[in-house]
Amino acid sequence: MINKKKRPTLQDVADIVGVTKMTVSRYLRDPSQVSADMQKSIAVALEELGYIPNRAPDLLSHAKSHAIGILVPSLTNQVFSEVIRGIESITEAAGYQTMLAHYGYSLEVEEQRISHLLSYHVDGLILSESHHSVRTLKMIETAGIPVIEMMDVTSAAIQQAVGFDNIAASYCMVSQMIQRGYQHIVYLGARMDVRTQLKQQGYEKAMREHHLTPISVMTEEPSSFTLGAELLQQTLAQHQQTDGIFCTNDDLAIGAVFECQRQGIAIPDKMAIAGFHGHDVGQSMVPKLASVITPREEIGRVSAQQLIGRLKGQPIDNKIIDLGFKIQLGESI
Amino acid sequence: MINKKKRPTLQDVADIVGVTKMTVSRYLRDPSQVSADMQKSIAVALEELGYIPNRAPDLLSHAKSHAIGILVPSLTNQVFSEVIRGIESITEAAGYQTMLAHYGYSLEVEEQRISHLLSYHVDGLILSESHHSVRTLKMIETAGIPVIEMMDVTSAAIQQAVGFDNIAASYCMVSQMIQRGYQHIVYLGARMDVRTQLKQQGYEKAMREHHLTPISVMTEEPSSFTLGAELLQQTLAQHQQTDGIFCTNDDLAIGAVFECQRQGIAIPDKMAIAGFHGHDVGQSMVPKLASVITPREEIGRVSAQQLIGRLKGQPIDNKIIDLGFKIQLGESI
DNA sequence: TCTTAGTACGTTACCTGTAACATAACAAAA
DNA sequence: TTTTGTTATGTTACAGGTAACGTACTAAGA
Repeated sequence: MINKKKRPTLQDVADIVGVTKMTVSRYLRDPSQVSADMQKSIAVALEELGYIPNRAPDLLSHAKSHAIGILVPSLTNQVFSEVIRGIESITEAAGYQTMLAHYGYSLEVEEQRISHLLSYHVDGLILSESHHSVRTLKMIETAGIPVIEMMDVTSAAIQQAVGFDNIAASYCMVSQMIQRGYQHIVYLGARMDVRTQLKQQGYEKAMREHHLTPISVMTEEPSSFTLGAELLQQTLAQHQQTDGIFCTNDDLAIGAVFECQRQGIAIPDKMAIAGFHGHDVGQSMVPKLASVITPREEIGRVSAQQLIGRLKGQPIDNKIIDLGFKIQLGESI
Repeated sequence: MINKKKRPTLQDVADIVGVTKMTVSRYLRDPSQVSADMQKSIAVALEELGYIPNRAPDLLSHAKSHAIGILVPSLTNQVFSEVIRGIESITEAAGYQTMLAHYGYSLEVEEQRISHLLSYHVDGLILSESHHSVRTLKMIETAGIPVIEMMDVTSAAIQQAVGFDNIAASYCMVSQMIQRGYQHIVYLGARMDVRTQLKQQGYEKAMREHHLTPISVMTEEPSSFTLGAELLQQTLAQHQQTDGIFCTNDDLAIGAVFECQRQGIAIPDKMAIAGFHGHDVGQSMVPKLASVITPREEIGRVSAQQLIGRLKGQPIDNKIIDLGFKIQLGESI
């Protein structure tokens, strides 16, 4: 089953054709560099042997890898699938390979993943977090490659940040809810990462400015629809007056909507519910979910554009790039 | 901003400590191989320089990379996030790195991604498809590494397949719907990949066995909740009698449920709706979605276990591993 | 005192593709 | 004819960590 003889090298291909490996190497990098006859002979030999390119010598000789590393906290979180789509729409066109890794919201795992990506000599890195371990920062420094941090623009960037203002976004949405007359709005949060906390800050700011008491119901568990339902139950048990829910993401919000439907709580008459990011589910459901619409794919695109620009030698024109957000009120407020 | 001096090598570290790079190399592979004093000196120097490991020489010398490649068609599709979680729960514990790539359901992109992964000398590959390009098959052959194909077990495997029977699963679910008295069941499919077609086969088999006419409403567009709503509209316009919908996945099914809610069509009295995979959204929504529950995380776990077992020299005990499925009727049938 | 064993470290060779340079053959221009 | 340019290919050196082997030194045993 498994082929014991080692994989063919350029020399093997060259031997078949009867030239030196240099000629084959040239063909692989740009076929027009060898004569037309030679092109045919080499193509045949490559096909025959099933030659697989070998990146190792490139890496040894400090060549550009034409690969960039992407780090996201989670693949389950739909947000990052869309960010990745944005990134790859640009890298693909520019001829860059992407190396994708995820770290489950853990700084130590992030550090390990970054070490792994750097050991393969990626030309640049796109991170999703604005907070990193000391060793991570040190490695990024010695790697000497361009790095972009996505998602949030409220913290200081290592080199460059692309995203939106999580605090302002939450503040805006909660303010809108208050203006619509809701008084007892509770914040639901899961998996306490940096952005969950930033959103909480925006929420509390809006509540305090209107002399309302902020109440947060949080858990360390990873976010899910089911969890949204559970957190709503918990909230209603502890805070009977609750007439509004602002969630750290759409999953929790939708789970809360479902729970209201089960309990016969009218939305938005008896309960307002708002989510974050504006995913397809929420926008297609009944009632249409209120949500902060964030430019996820654009964040990916702009990040990739900036990184590739810098790889081509352009200077950093804008250290912090804020792509904004929109408030979608839907039918759940 | 960007560090122009090249990244430190083992030699640089060795120079600081005043030993040869071999000593540092030994320390990195197993600190106990050098004296206690030396351990301290080397640790300090490594930290000071921010040394980043370099995989290139390993790759050159045919060493095991301790990395395995994972190929999934899509990251947007929740199914594969869960499969990946299953894989990594095993690889993590076994000390293997994973290199993740996706190919948007395109055979050519898959080929390119596999070439890229193989060029980094991954020790094994986990694929999600049972159908590949000729060059893909050739490369896998010459790479001489263990390969596992996930998800479906109805086609012939290159080496080994782990999954369930898509045709049987669809057949079961549709048969149940028919038994419950639904007669005019339509199949909704998006993004025509292999599995969409297998499910259609199962659907048609069940319909024909009960002397009912199979009707499929399909599109090349990628699946989404909104698309589910659109396809339902289209179905109702073309086939007024429709009293049941069987969808290739939960997203479409949920979109269809939402559309029924908007149009005031009672579920399950006037319309039965069933999805595929049993995701959290569907299970937490009102009404609870009927769905084929598939062992997604288990598929990942078993695939990784088999692969790592083979990397350790174990023979293939079972070429086809069928992990089965369950029918969840929920409240939408 | 002389082995012997063990420890700690050094030396050498190797893995494979490519940049940089060299060369050969021929064509075109002077 | 000579020079110059062009094209197609060959030659050499190099990248960095590690296996395999070699060596120097120390300590214990005879």
